[in-house]
Amino acid sequence: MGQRRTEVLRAAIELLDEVGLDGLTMRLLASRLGVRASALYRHYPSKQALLDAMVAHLIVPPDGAAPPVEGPWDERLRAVAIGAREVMLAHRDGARLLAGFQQPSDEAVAAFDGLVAALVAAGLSEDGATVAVDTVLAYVNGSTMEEQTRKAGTWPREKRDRAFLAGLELIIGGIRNSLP
Amino acid sequence: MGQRRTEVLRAAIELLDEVGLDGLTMRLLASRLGVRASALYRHYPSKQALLDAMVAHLIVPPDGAAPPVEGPWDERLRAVAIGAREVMLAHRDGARLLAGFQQPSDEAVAAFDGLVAALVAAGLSEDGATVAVDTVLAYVNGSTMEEQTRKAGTWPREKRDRAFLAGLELIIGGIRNSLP
DNA sequence: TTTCCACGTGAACAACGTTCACGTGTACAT
DNA sequence: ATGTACACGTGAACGTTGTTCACGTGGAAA
Repeated sequence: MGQRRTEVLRAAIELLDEVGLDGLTMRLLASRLGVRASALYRHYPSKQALLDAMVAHLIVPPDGAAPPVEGPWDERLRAVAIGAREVMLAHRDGARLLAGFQQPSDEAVAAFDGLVAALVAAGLSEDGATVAVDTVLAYVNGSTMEEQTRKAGTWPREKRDRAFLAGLELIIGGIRNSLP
Repeated sequence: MGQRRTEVLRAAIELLDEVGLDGLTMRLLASRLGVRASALYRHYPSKQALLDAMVAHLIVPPDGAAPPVEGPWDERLRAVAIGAREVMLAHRDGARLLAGFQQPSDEAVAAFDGLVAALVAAGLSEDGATVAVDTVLAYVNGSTMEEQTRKAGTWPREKRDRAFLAGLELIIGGIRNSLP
């Protein structure tokens, strides 16, 4: 049961890359599937539910390469930041879609807590560690959102990568600075 | 001429605070002014143009207290970051509205260049200074967006202020770290 | 008095998300 | 074989959105 449900999801993500988040309309998606818009509501109760499902599906690691749960705190932090950015950049309007909101997934919460624990183990207070991880994630979100919205077409990918990584190292250096 | 134009703008910002960005509809705005929706198009060619005008209007410093163009680089950076956050928090959905996009205003460009110059004067390379300012601004955007979207209702303002400032100091410390 | 012009009306258009009553075909149990 | 679910889809409609367009109206300037 619900074979078609995943097919709808696949088509929705495919269409997102073609027409962007604003162009992603229920009628257009339906026509891609050779179907009327009302048929989609058999599989998802609303467009928002479909968008949520897309978000949940994009979150899963594309290469099966999950960020390491062991290792030095800075490497783990870097890996999560880079991974989060890559998830957003993997699809058109990915940052906007992800920022669309929702309660964080269980895996995301686990990753967050893991990072905080790593920083606590490195000598930070619980509050300090939370602030540090929050800061990195806010940077990733803000930076990637801006990148995808404004300079996606003009700047080459390599240049954007360098700028992102440089900013990330700046923050990681600041965190290292605040260790005992 | 165009007396009514600014009145429309004022009403739009007022209505934004009442109903939020999603509730801000041309028909509702018109009804607040005792007018039909089509009349609004005498003053703004489109809703997006009206939103752009709102953004431009919110950018102007509310207290006339412009950020200092002199002083130590870290104080200037702090002042701009705090000021930008306050502009966003001053109105409902302010972060989303500001992030809505547009080309940056002349004053914003000037403030940006001024900060970069201050960091160059402190010993950073042109690229390094640009990265540093970009990083701070990305953090401000990401942090404030998240703050206003998710935890605006639950966390008290004072707590959110502390968290924001702690993250900001982390980044400023990282920048200081990268100085010769 | 005539002529602008700022301002507003009312009806319509296309597109959107969504609902609802109604049809199919396939598969499975009796 | 017959009947009964059930997954899936149709087609028409509803209410809302941004936007357009031909048409009014009142006051100030020439």
